[in-house]
Amino acid sequence: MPALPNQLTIGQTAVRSGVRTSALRYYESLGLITSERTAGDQRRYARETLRRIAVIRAAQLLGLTLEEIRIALNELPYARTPDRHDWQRLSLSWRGSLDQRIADLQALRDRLSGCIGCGCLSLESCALFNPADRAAQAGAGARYLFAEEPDPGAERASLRRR
Amino acid sequence: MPALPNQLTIGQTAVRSGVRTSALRYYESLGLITSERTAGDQRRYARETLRRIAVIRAAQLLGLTLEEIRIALNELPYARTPDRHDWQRLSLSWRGSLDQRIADLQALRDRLSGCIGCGCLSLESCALFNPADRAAQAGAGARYLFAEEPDPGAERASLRRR
DNA sequence: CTGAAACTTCAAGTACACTTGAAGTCAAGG
DNA sequence: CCTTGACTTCAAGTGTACTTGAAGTTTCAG
Repeated sequence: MPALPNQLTIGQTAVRSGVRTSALRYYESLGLITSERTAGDQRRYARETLRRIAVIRAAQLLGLTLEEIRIALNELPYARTPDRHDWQRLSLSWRGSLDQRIADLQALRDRLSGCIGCGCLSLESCALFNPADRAAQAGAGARYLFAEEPDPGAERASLRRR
Repeated sequence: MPALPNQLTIGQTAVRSGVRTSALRYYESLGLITSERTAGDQRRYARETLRRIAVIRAAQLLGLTLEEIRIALNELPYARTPDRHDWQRLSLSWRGSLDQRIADLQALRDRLSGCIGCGCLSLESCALFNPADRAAQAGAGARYLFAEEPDPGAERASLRRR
């Protein structure tokens, strides 16, 4: 067993990153990571790939899809090892969306708290069901719960990140 | 067109709830809502179903799966129209998990903020990669990113709600 | 050199939450 | 009564992120 030099097998990479080999192959098929091959066609990952995988998992926790992550990573300098400023830029942009998601959830919690107070969950008056108090004024009939507009298709786009 | 009495067609229900008819049929197939049928076998939803659908959508925003929601709704009093205390109990329990999710995200943001400060994203020292600073001390090799334990299968269970 | 563990590809399966399409039936205004 | 829009069922498809299995190959400690 080579003492984990610069080239890691997929199994070693899996153990050290906490990601299954099947997921690593999947990431590679999507272009999120790359590998070199041995004469026998087995993958060898560079040590740096561990950091890249960690970034991928972090970004997933932030709610990004693998495609979004791929795009973000592709914006990192090509052929140059990303430096601290590159990571900073990435982290900053991701923190923005994280802040947004937290704010969304807090707003949701506040509405829910209001409902606990009144115990109502009534369609007519409950703040949870009448998000911005705008629909309550505007609508002749339909309530669209939390959606801002009745556009089918965009309807699940707002808070879709868990 | 009957002036929206106590019985709503699936189309009327869809418009008023902001949920597609296909989704309503799907919910019904899962036992989340129920309907009566006309002589011609068309669905007729009780007005109350609108509130139930709103609760379902709210719960989805909280990150519950439809199965979890079904279970929660089934714990509501059977055959009796749920009163304000029933809703309160439900809301309270949901707020708990919402609080937890917000806390998780804030912790994640704090780690990310730390990384922005240091700009490192280094596997060796970065707080984002060494969640509790426990793995850093304990581990001989592997880092498990945010997972508390290397148990494959439970590995995506902690923060999986978006 | 050998045998077991680790690796390879590719197709198909899983889970969730729906949507779409086909083929046909029902309800109701004119 | 007729037409049109809304409804019916059921099977299959969508998208995301993987996992599993089959069948075969490579690597390396002993």
